This record gives sequence, C-alpha cells and structure tokens, in this order.
Amino acid sequence: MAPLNDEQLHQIRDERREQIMGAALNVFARRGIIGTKMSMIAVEAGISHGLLYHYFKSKEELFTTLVREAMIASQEGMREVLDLQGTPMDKIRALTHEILDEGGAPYFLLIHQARTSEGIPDEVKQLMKQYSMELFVSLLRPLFVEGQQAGDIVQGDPEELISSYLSVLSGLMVLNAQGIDDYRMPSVDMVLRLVAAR
Amino acid sequence: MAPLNDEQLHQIRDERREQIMGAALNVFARRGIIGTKMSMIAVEAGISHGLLYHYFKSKEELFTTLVREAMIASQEGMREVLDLQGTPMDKIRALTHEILDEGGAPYFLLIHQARTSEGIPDEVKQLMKQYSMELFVSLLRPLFVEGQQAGDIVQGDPEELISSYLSVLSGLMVLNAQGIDDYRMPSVDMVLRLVAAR
Amino acid sequence: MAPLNDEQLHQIRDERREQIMGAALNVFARRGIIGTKMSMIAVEAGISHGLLYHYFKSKEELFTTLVREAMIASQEGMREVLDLQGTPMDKIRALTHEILDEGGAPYFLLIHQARTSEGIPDEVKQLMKQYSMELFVSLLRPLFVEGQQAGDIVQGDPEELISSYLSVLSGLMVLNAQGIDDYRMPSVDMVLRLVAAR
Amino acid sequence: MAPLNDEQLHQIRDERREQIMGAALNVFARRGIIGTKMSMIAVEAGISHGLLYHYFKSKEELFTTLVREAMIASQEGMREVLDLQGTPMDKIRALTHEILDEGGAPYFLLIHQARTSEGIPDEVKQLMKQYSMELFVSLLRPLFVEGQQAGDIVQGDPEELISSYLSVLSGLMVLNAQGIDDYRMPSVDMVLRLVAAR
DNA sequence: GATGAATGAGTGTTCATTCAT
DNA sequence: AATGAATGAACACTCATTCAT
Repeated sequence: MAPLNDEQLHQIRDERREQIMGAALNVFARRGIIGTKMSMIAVEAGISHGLLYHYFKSKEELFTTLVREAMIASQEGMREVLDLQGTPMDKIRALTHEILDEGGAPYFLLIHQARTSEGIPDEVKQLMKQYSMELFVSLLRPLFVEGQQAGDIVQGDPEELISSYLSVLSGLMVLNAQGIDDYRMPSVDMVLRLVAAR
Repeated sequence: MAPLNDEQLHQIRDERREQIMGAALNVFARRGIIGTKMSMIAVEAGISHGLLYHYFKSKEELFTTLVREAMIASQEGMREVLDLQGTPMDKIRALTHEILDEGGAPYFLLIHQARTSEGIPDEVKQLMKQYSMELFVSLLRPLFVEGQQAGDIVQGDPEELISSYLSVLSGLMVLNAQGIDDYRMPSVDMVLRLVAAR
Repeated sequence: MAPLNDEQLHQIRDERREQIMGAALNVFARRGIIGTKMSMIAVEAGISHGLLYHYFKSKEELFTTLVREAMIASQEGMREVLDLQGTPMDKIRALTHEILDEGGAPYFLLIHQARTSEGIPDEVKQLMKQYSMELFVSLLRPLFVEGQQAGDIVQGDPEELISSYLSVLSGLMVLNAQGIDDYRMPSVDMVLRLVAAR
Repeated sequence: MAPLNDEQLHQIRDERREQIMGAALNVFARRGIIGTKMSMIAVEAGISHGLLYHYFKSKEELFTTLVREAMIASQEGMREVLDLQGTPMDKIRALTHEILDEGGAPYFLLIHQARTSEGIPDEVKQLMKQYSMELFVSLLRPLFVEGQQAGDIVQGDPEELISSYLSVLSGLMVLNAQGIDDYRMPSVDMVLRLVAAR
C-alpha cells in the first residue's frame, strides 16, 4: 500500500550494495578488471546487470570502491595484528598466518590486480601510490627492529627485510588466491625462516 | 631478380614465426591472454595484424604454441641447472638465481598466466596437467634428498619442501615479471633460507 | 481519518494528470521525444517516475495526449484571435503577437517536434494529417481575403500567402522556443511586412 | 599479390571518409545527434557499423567533424554570394535564394541541430560560439548599410535587421530541411519584403 | 608473403517499463 | 495512490578474424 519507509529502503540499498560488492570482489580478484564482465558480477550477485548501475555508476567506480575498501581493510588487519600480545616473532607469525589464510585473500588479490593489471582507473593508480608498500613497511619497522634486538630476527637492513618478506607473502597470496591446486602453500613456519635468526 | 627458392622462403617463414612468437611472449606475459590484443602483438613484432594470421590460425593457437614452448624451455632450463657441477645447494642456488633473474621471466610468467587466467584454451589446460608442478618436483627430488643427506637442506618430506619452494619462487616471479616497482625481490640468499639447514 | 471519497480521489487524479502533462510539455518541447527521459518528466513534475505509469501507459501515450491537446489548444487560440474586434490586419497582428510570444510556444513547439522528429507514434502521425496546416489555412482564409479586399494585404493567392506566412511563423517559433540566444526574433511589425500591402 | 600501394590506400580512405560523412550528414541533419544511431549511418553509407570506427573515433567525433565542415562551408557560401556582381539587393536576393534552396540545407540543418539539441559535444559548443550569428551579421553589415544608403533597404539598426532576417531564414531552413510537406516555403520575393524598402 | 580495409559477435551502459511493498 | 528497486531491450564501441588486392 504505502511505499516502503526510509529505513526499509535504506536497508535494502545497503544489503544490495554489500551483495554486489561481495560478488564483484570475488570476480575481480579472480579475473582482473578487464577479464570481468559486468554480467558475471550480476550473475554472481544473483541480480540483473541493469541493477548494478543503480548502485555503481560504472565498472570503474565499482572496482575503485573495492580497492579503496581493500586498502583500508588490509591496513586495519595489519594494525590489529600489531596490537596483539606477544613477542615480535609471535606477531609476525600471526600476520603471516592471516595473510596465507584464504580468508583475506580476495582483498589482497584485488590489490594485486590493481597493481599489475592493465586498464586500471587513474583514481586507483593514485590510491596505489598512497597506500604503497612503504606504508606497510613503516608500520612493521618497529616490530622488526625490536625482533632484531631480541635476537629473534636476522640482522640486516630492516626495510629491505620487510619489503622482501612482504613480497614473498604477496607472491604466495597471488598464487593462493587464484586457487590453483598445483601450487602448494608453504607452512607458516617455513616462511618464517626467511626472517628468523637461527 | 630471381624468385626466392624454397629454402629461402622457408627460412623467411621461420624467422617471421620467431619474430611473432617473441613479440607475443612479451605481450602475453605482461598483459595476459585477455588483455592482449592481436594488434599489440603486431605492433610489437613490427608487422601488420593481418600477417599474424598467416602464421597462426588464431590468438588461441598462438598462445598455446607459446605455452608449449615455454614448458619445454623451462624444463630444459631446469635440466641444465641440474647438470652443473657442484653440491646440491650450489645447484639450487643457481636455479633460484636463474628464476629470479629477469631473463627467464617471460616464459615463467606466461605459464603463470596460463595457470591462473580465465579464457584459457582447453588445449592449454591439458598441457598444464601434463607439465604440472609434479614434474618439476620429481626432477628436483634427487637433488633435495642428496642435500638433506649432506645436511645442507632441512629435514622433512622432500616433496612438500620442493613444491613449497617452487611456489615461493613462482609467486616472486609473478610479481617480478610484472615489473611493479613497489615490490622488492628478496636476495637469493634470503630465499635459500627457506630450505637451508641452519 | 475518513478515507477520501470518490470525488476527492477523482480530483486528485485530475490534478496529478495536469501536473504531469504540464511538466511533460515543457520537457518534450525542449528536448523532443527521443531526448526526453521519463525520469526528467518525473523530476520536473516533482513525483517519482513510477507514478507516471499510473497516469499514462507509456511515454508514447503521454506524448500523444499532449499533441492532441496542443492541437486543440492551438486551434482555439486561433479562433479566439479571429473573434477579436478590429480590422483583418489587427487580427493578424494579434495572432502574430501571440505566436511569437513565448507563452504559447511550448504547444507549438511540441507540434513541431511531432511533425519533424523521428520516433513519433503512428497515432500522432494520424493526428498531424487531420490537423494539418490546411485546417489553419482555411480558418484564416476569410480574414486574408477580407484584408486583400480592403487593400491592407498584398494581392495574390491567399492560400499560398497564408501557408507561407504560417511557415515563417512556425520557423521562428521553433528557434524561439528552443531559447537559443544567438537567434533574434524579428519584431511583429517586421514580420507583418511579409503580408502587408505597402 | 603485392599489397595496395600508398596512393590507392589513400584514395580508398578518402572516398570512404566522404561516403561516411555524406551519409552521416543526412542522418544527423534529420534526426539530431541523439536520434541518430551509428547503425543508421552505416546502413545509409552501405557499410558495416564496425567500419565507421576505422574512420571516426566516435559518434561525437563524427558529428563534430561535420559541424566544423558545415561552418566553414556556410561561411564560404556566404562570402561567395557577397563577391557576386550587382546591387546589394541583388546579392541579398541571391543569398536568400541559396539558403532557401534545398541544396545547402543539410549543412544548415546540422548547424541548427548543433545549436538546439541536447547531448552536443563540448567542442561543438565551442565552435558554435566562434562561428556565431555575430560573424554572419558582421559579414553582411556592409551590404545592408550600402543598401540602406541606396534606399533599397528599410531604415533602422542594420544589425537588428540582419539578425532578424537571418533568423527568419534559419527558421525556414529548419522546416524546409526536414522535408515536411505540410510547410510551404515562401517565395524569395516574399521573404525579401522583410527588408526591402517599399 | 604482406597489407589494411571490412565484418560482426560481444561488452559496457542507458532507460522505458514493471512490480513488490 | 505512491515509491523506487528491479528488469531487459537497445545502443555505442572494441577487437578477433577474414579477405581483396
């Protein structure tokens, strides 16, 4: 009878948005921005392709929105790990665990896509510069330095160590996230050998 | 001017084929099969796009041909390393060196593209199964076992160790090959810590 | 609160209809049937686009309804002018004044759109034939003949004179109604020179 | 055998371009930029829609190119008339003749479309400002002043006279060009009464 | 063998229209 | 009656592939 009230509408909109973003994240992460057709996202979200455009102006905007979210989420994830109890090595182990875990994979993979694919919107390129690896390096620096002082982490330039370590993790995530059976994720303990003092 | 004889024609054909395949390898490796337009390959090869179709029936065939070559080349590369002089650890170091080197990157990256992208021809999927990681694992197995016996390589299931190691290398190659400044390649020595007994 | 009775409902319906038609007239006249989006009409009318379809079955029907009204209105306008006091020349001056005035413009412009645009519903095309220029010519004929006899209007075939005159007015209206600054409306007196005996 | 030589290719390209532009002019002039589908132009030109994009980057570019040409052509047409032999009144008659003639119609109509339609590219809007009516007014000014001095043209502000006159002609062209039977073009002599001293 | 003009299937996006509430 | 979410047909444009020369 009466049209839906504001609250109901707002809820529907929010749910749909989430639904679309979830679907888009999956597809973009797997196929990249070029390889993803809007119709695929629509199918994955279980809606018509037309409806996508009620919620996002364009494929670019949808992609950009996701990258922005992914960057915020990945930063927060890292901060959370840093706030845990324990030795530096414990925290690095926790971080490694989380990253290699499938859970966060789509977000990281999306960022990888954004970093490496063609056809990336300019705005995303801007974002990539701001949230570059340097940021993560600077977040992790205190941790690694502390670990080195405690003798748990190998000596050497901490920034080189961190960025190399993150690159290894990134590489693994890319493989992992794409879900190719053929690759085998190393154990967390194995990866930690990269930085652990013996 | 006398017309070219058969042999000369054949040679021209072969040279053109090589030229096209070289160009295609570069572009496919960087942009994936979807992101690569036939015209890009033509430009890279310095020929008209029409001519591509005198040498390869389709984009798919060109891609498939390259993947086949890449697989053979990567196997050969690995065998060459194994035939070198030195301890197992020396050989593994040499292999790591080669893989992380930019030189061999396009072939490996192409295989990665083939492994992870969508829109891959069925024939390539078949190839991937035949030349899967298992093959490389079996090639490297004797080396790793010997290294473990010599006490240079960490104990544990050698197959797990090898496939994990190759996955790390693969991940790094993917990052490296795409030439993103942001990532930083670890040194060979750092990577070797993954498998070295301390 | 008692529910509204039938009469009140009817009145609301009629008011809404008028409101929509007024909005639609403005937008159609300015942008033509193709260039007009239903959502524009909804915004102009201050209602939701869904509601349009409670009152008009389709964009076509809305357009057709407006054209029908416009034709009736333009005829009535002409008849009113003819019923004024004064000499034939006075009446023609009054008619010219009204037509060049922005006031009546949207209706005339709508008819012009109907006459000249593509994508016009068949029903409208039928209407155009019935209410063609001939009709107006026949309405004005007595006036012009009288004016010629009085020596105020140039000699010659009155029908040719009238239809030419109306064409000039139509052309000016089209320019005028589209509100392009660049064009400059001639004064009524200047236009009258077309038909005035000197 | 050998590919076409440069000259032949150039000729094909030029012919095709002309063919497309001719077709596009007709369709745009009749239907406006929004109402024109690229497929219509392709059909009118007797080619595939894909080929349009070998010659023009987009619908916008095609439209803009045509407008630019139309402006140059209309200016040239006007200059040619001015260079004729005869009294000012002769020249104005010739100009009127030419404009009311169907020949130049599509170009003028295109400019009208550019002036009045929605969805006009920004570059065209810029062009419209440069080649505005003021330009034509200034071209015709000497002619009209001379005519006034000779007593052939009515007294009064020449610029007002000229711009009003051009507006009438523009309005007529719009009607004429759209080829609606219902409208009747006035004779040149009738239109000239607008400016002729009696 | 070589070129580039030509085609048409496929994708992103818009918008008239429907429908649950 | 009223709203706006939802649908899908239609259109601009791209690009793999074909073909005349």
